[in-house]
Amino acid sequence: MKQEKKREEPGLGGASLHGLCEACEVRGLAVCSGLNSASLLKLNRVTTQTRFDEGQTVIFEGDSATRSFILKSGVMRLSKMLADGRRQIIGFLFPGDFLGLGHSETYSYSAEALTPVTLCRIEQSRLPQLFEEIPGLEANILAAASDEISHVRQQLLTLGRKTARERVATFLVQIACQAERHGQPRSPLELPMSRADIADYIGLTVETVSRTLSRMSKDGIIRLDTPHCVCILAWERLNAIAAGDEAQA
Amino acid sequence: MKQEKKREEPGLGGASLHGLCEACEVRGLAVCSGLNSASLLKLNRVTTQTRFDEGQTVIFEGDSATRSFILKSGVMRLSKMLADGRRQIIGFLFPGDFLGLGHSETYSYSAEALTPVTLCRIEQSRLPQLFEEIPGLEANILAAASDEISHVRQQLLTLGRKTARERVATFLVQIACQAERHGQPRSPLELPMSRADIADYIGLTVETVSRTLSRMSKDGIIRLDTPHCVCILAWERLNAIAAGDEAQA
DNA sequence: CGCGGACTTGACTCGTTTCAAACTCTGTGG
DNA sequence: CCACAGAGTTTGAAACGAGTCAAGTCCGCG
Repeated sequence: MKQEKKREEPGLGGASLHGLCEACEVRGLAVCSGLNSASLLKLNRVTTQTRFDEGQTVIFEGDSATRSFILKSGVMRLSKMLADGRRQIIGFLFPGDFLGLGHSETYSYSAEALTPVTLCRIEQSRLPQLFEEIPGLEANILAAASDEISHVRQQLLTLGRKTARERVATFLVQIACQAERHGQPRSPLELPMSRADIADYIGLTVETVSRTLSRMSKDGIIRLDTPHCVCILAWERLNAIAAGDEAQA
Repeated sequence: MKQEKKREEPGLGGASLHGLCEACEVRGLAVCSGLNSASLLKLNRVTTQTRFDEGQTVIFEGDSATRSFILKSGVMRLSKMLADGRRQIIGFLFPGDFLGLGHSETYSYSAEALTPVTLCRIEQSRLPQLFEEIPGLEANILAAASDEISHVRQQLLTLGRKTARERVATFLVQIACQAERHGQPRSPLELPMSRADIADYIGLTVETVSRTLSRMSKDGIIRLDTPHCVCILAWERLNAIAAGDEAQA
């Protein structure tokens, strides 16, 4: 139903130009952080660097699950679909994030590139042996899994119990914190995803997201410079709304 | 805000009556499955058997996180609260389930006993060493974490994109499958939780849950023998509704 | 027997969705 | 250089599904 071409550039395969783990741009952020040089060399031998264009699908929901990835650059979205086309985005991936948790035989979600992305690929079948050879790797992945669990549970609270205004505020706070973690300012905030993606992430419609952002803008909480660039004018207030703590006027 | 007494019966502590891992009733189900005798003995030394009455809180959201548990018998609910009292139940725990994923410094949710429960307790601080000493334990916990991630993501789809009818159907299917996994029939289905718990789990109100169950009963999909005992009369149809595949009449 | 809590049912309200149209970019081709 | 097309976004009006408020029922239990 989506475009199927899954081009991988062979020129970037193996231990080429940026394929060296030692020199990896997300070393401090990803599940390979904290590993020693010997471990990184071992890892280097079993990983492949790949690249996808904006809009391409890296993982198809329902395909048999054979690979995991680490996102090195760009932004991705993970989503699940119902038969009639209703879509739920279960998360966005940013550089350093691990893509490969929460599935067994088949992938239980799709993963698409929101921007051009570079990925570090590893065959799942190699993981058990790597866990033995590389001390700390399994623990890092477990830690990543634990983080993911608490994040998704937080999202359950958002989807199950928050109003549209609270959901949008929660989303903005999340993206802002994400930017901050990556050393960027949280105020002129870049939103790499469309309104439709935002809507499908927080369980609303495009129209409601748009209306809610407009109203927040009128309220002086944010300023919409362009549809994809938001200035947060009242951080504390935004947080209060996200937490459900606003004495709504 | 809830009752605070956290009674633990000293009579069940340590390696007493049912404290032996070898003889544990959930050995095949829990994260300790597949471990050898030597490992079980090691585990035995660092675990404590505890018991809580119905309604008691085992873990308080916000408390500093020092312990993990394995649920040996009974049913629990995990929940998160907003400041104004809105509640989201993020999951129910059944025998064999691991309680201790998805938190770091502090517990990010509360855990309460829905029925009298028995638990196997372990200090989190011991886990790193245990992972070294007991081969397979960390992998089992990672597998449990992975299962939890995919379950919670499934729940995101339910909360974000399904109608009330679909949510209730999804819930019933989940509980039925849960019963099946524990060797019970899935049709005369025991619901150990209240309507309020169901509502807070699937993001609805008590009234909507009640109305929806009534309507399903009228439609001949289920029969409500008592409020807590449901017969599933049309399993395929229930599944179709849960999947969003019903050409609703 | 009567109280209280859990559940069910009904009538009405309201927030979000739906449907529809207008606006705003950005890229393209005349 | 500007008109145009198309996708994404915003805005408006109306419809609807779930929430709210309020009764009423069904139990179990003191």
